[in-house]
Amino acid sequence: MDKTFEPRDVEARWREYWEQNGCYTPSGEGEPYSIMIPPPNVTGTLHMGHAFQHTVMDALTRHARMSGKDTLWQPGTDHAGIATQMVVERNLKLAGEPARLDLGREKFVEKVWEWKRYSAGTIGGQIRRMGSSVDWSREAFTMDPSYSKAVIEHFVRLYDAGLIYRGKRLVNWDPVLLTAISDLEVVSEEENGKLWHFRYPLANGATTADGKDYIVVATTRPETMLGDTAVAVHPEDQRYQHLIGKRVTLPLTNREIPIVADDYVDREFGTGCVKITPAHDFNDYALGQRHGLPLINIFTPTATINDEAPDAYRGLDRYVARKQIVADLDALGLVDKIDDHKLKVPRGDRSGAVVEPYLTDQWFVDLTRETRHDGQPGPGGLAAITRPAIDAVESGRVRFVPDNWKTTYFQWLHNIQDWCISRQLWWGHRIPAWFDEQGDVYVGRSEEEVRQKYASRLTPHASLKQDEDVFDTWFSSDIWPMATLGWPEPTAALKKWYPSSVLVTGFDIIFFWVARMVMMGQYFQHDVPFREVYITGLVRDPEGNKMSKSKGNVLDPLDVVDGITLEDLVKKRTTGLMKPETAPKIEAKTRKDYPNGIEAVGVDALRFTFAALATQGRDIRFDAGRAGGYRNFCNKIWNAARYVLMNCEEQDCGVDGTQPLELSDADRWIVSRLQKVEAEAAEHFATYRFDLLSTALYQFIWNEYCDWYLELSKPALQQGSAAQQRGTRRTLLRVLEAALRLLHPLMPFITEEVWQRIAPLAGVGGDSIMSQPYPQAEPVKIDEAAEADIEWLKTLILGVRQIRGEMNIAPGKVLPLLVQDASDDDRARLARLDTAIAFLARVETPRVLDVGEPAPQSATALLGSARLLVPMAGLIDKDAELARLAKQIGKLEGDIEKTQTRLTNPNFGKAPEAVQEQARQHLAKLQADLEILRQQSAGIAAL
RNA sequence: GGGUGCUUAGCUCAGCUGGUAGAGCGUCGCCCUUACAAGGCGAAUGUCGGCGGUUCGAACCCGUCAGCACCCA
Repeated sequence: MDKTFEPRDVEARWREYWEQNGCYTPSGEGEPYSIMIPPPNVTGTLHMGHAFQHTVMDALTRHARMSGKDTLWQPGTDHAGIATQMVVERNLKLAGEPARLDLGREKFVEKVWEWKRYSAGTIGGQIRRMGSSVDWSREAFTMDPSYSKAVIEHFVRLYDAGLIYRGKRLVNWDPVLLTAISDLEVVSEEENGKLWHFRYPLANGATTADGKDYIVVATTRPETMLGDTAVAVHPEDQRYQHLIGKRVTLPLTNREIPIVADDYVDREFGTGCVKITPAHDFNDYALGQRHGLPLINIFTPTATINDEAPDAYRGLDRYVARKQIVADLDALGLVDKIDDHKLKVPRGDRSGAVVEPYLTDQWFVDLTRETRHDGQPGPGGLAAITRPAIDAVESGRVRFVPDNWKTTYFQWLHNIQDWCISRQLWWGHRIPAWFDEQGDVYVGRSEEEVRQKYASRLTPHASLKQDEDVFDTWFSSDIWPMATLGWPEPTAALKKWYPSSVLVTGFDIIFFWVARMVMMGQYFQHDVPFREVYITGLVRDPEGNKMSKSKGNVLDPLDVVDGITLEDLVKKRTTGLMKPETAPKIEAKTRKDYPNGIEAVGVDALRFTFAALATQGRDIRFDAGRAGGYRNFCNKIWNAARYVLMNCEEQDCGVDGTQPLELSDADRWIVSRLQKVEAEAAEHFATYRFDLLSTALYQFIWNEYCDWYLELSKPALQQGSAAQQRGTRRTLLRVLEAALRLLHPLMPFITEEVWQRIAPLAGVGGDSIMSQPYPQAEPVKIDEAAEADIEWLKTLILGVRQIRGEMNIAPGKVLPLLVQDASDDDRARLARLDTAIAFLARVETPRVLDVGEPAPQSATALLGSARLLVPMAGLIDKDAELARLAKQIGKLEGDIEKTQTRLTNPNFGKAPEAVQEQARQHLAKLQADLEILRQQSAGIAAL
């Protein structure tokens, strides 16, 4: 074996072996366990967040597989309508090719398919490199023929059940992408704007209370005034009560519109008079419905002014029109004042364009009605879809981990709106709805089916035209756990792996996806889509910012695996930017965050880092230094294995059980410790605490197995009897072999590589560590006596080391050691562990002082009630030892004071007796220790 | 406006049902000791955001204030 662990070729070898030998496919035996991958978008490459979640899923998958379950982790990708369409459009532009509209639908969609093949290939490659043990034979894509069929099917069934309707409603309209988007795809942020106050003249000679012939309305969007159909005031507002029912003349259009009363109006805001534009504002729309106001749409789809408006404004962009309108009103003397104002501006999350509330025909899933929207008998969406989704979590059939996230889930579902599922895009599942020449709509799985189904209403040769629109991607992916298993067919796979065991995803898509899968699973399968939802944090950059391409702070997980120079990283982050002018800023930040680039750590170390960072918080700052630390951990494991192999290969390791074999205290200690770690690991898997799992394993392997057990094995192997050597070799091998299996779900590659060499020596057969059982604690192997012995031994050795370290005595120098006030136990242990003591403490055989025997002046360390003495003659500087003792005395004095305050508190008597007793004993021990150290100090000072 | 989190060692974070604070990285000494210098051995470091309360006892429970973050409207 090489002296250092070189991950690259090890990884390549095993991932090929595993995949080709079917290690990733379900065994067909045992209790089913399944995870459906949250399908990454085919827009590009996987980022750190994916790598993180895939690490978690793979750990769960490998653990389940090793635990004997019939385990399926199913991969796949999502077509991601808008996002992918945008990427392809941008690529066409960069390549100087014809734009989407010039290509036409069919050719453009072909281009998207080309891109999809490329992107899915990249993603698949990344998943493979990370060692993710997905069953590639079941790979799915949301636009696969069978999946598409399922999407259509679920739409038609919902429609036939009266749970989907088509309607003219205000939707969030993206005037750049020219499509409706859902509420969730709109991001509102506070921006600086203005609040314009306009005078609307009162009609028919009415006047305000203070005699003015106009009222003042305030607006943040002057251009919408062209579509105003009312002015609203609060019904109890004294200032305007007499004007309710009167009319104003809308300037520039000269329409007369009513003044209505509605308690939606905030009397404190602006003047208390609100202009109402029902066709261009959600609140105004609702108000308009209440008051039966007409809707006047004044925009074209690209948000220019349409022909409903006066000639002067037609064809103007909304912001040009705004300027013009303000200028014109000003010329008429109708601008009262203009204030600076902060307002929430809604923008499309993909395009960044200001979204326009816009009146269009769209398809909606009913999620809010008790009964069917069409008046037919049967439940509406609230009863049929929303409530069962709430119940699934309330009843505990779906469990969130951490539990708190259910609050977020409930909050959304309790305030839910109907879901607009149509998108004016070309990339996606085309809506299976056909229009006849009268504009009547017919829904079915195909045109033929529609003609059959609606034969009574359609003449045989009526011309039918399919809806041009496609579904919202989330409406396609809400059946992911079912459709990828074959739904609507009752396949064996569906029967076996639905519901899936757990969904691993980020909190950012609880609404988008998690809730909607629960809805559809409940509705169609009458069962939840997954039993647990493990919500991960979001991976952020070192400053805590969300990683995004536009911020230029993304990391490719493979760049952490393989390493990357600073210059390459800068180049990668600053090329192909949407806004090239941000490059200098991105470059500066990159140089600050990664001044030396990123050193290669390998897949195992990166995975282990993710596991260690998987705390219950919602932000995960990626720390490259930590990954480096875990690369060192890999190397530690590697070298421990080298040591074990060097000492066990071609040796009698006692595995066949034919030769006599003796287990030392150290052997029984490490075996005992192993049981406890195994129990911990089981607990941490059950509770999804990968952070605790990783630290437990790290501590055991490094701080117990390597730091102590391997060191203790050295004297045993050098000086022990044949039976003792066999016992030690067998323990070295068995514990390492078990530790590798414990670690395998987190670090698949190095554990496989090492296991292949260790397992045969440990007497374990099998082709791959992947198919070995996950270690389980055996309580009978817990040996508290051995643990106590080794704890005692560690105290002794640490005592000597501390003296050595602080007195600057060379590590190699063999010291004399005296033990004073040794108990019988101490004497027994000194005798039993003598070789270990001599070897690890580098001391001569310790001599126990008889009672009353005078001791030479020595440096002292405490060992229980006994004390260790290292004679100072010729070794130790008097002042140095005094200083050392003074430090320890100071510490003890502090502790004693604290404990005494506690004990002397008159109310401490109320504490449980055990606690009181513990405190008293603690104090007694501290005082005894202090006394010893004081005497010691005085003795030395007197020299 | 409603909701959810966070504030612990220089940095990133653990701390399970309340019993005198831990890890990794970093820092400071000493060591190339035959598994490992990507290492070993030793050391230093915190009024656990502020205040108040409950309790024999609070990083942990309650209240309040401050700062930060996110989600929904």
